[in-house]
Amino acid sequence: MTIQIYNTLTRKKEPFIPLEEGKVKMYVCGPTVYNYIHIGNARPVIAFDTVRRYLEYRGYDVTYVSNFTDVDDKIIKAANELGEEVGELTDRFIAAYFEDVSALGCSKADVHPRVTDHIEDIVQFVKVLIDKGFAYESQGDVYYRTQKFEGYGKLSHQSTDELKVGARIEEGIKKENPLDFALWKAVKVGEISWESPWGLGRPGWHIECSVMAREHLGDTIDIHAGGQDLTFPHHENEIAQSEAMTGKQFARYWMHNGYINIDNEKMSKSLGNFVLVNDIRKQIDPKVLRFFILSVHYRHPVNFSQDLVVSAENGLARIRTAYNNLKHRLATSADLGDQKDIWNYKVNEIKNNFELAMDDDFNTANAIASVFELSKLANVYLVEKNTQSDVLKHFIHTFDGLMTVLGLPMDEETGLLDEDVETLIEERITARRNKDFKRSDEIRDELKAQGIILEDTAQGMRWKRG
RNA sequence: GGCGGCAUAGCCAAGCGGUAAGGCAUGGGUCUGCAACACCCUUACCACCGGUUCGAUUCCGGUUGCCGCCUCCA
Repeated sequence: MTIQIYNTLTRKKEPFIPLEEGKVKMYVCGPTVYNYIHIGNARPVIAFDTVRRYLEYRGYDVTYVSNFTDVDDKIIKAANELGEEVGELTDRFIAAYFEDVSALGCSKADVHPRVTDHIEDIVQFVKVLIDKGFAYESQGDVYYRTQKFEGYGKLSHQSTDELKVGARIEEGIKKENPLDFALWKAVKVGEISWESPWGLGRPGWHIECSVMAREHLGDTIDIHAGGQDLTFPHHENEIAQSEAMTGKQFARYWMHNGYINIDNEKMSKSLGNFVLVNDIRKQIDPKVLRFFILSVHYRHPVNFSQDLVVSAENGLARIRTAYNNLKHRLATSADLGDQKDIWNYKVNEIKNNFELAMDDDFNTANAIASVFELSKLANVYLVEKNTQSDVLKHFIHTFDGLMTVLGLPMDEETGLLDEDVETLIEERITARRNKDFKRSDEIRDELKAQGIILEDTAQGMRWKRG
């Protein structure tokens, strides 16, 4: 079955057919780097990292580009307030971004272009738009002439008349039409700026993505993604710019993720109700956060609260425990060569359901349900007295594959125990053998206080950190 | 005002024409020296009112409530 993607452009799920067979060009709008990212910013990074992983799992060669907006009003303001150079500030938060996002299990993009590295390309692009009549200079600014672009509004499904009602009117004097937006902004006193045919200035916000997407992926890209709030005006404007430039379709599939809410309200930097990834990941296992976010379909809102995260934590622990129990059992199992087909068949069936879920517009909620079913099946299998190494390995291999798609690779309980802990464990084993349960329980409690949980199983004792 | 989304068990969340996946939590049982892990059992008049249909949680119309975009924003 082909992958179905909900395309904002058509408001329908469509079969995913990349422009070039086997290859996917993907562009995801990245952050404006003037602060640490909050978990709302992290959602698209996680969601589309997962999309990318699944496409790769399905054999596609994905080229993934995600930009940094490293010059803009908010950055300039923040730099001024902190008495820092714009470049220093953005370097700092880009580094922080990579740390945060990698903790959340997101791979780096193939390219992370920065606006300030593309000023010359942007100037050239704007020049052409002016030449083509799609843009005009006005008092050192350059604006996009939205009236001239026939498809304006096609992504947000609004007619220009409807949009006009809500359009902001300040700066209206400089614009021919309130819907027009800035491609180039004339410098204000003390601001960072670059030379251009229209004098000193800097790029507008929307132009960067058109330019960098084209620069790194070409005229037409397969998937363009970002948060729901970017649909209008940002993505709408990108389409206007790029398609006016090339005369070709800019992006074939537009994907937009839903928000993360706090108390049922959008989390945003401007509302001030945000939770920084940098803070929260020190309190909560970042993988739990990822798991939590993926437990809801990417287009639906996620409500964030401590209770819900705890519930996600318990859920993920169930999966991890099942996996670790499989590994533990492997040590005492051999290949018996019988009955394995039934179990392998069931495992494959679950894997298949996982793929069907992901095929259906990356339904990670259902995909995770499949992983829970796999955990259940594994646990049921582990109840059997005689387990076979082949079956266990098939379970483990399947877990590894599916969890890698979700960006939640299973890590084993590794690391060695301290010598004195080892000694205590030895002592406990002897105590239990002698039915000295008092001493045995003492040791178990003592180690538990140190964060080491001992479990006695039919296949011997095992420990885990908890 | 325009465009759009959502309303499913105590909580979270899939499903979207054939009387409801999964998870968390709760209660009861089994396993265990006791635990832990695990297993079994247990819980839904799918917001409301109409309509279409043999049949609707699922489609259509309406009502109510919540949320978002239209302004920087993931």
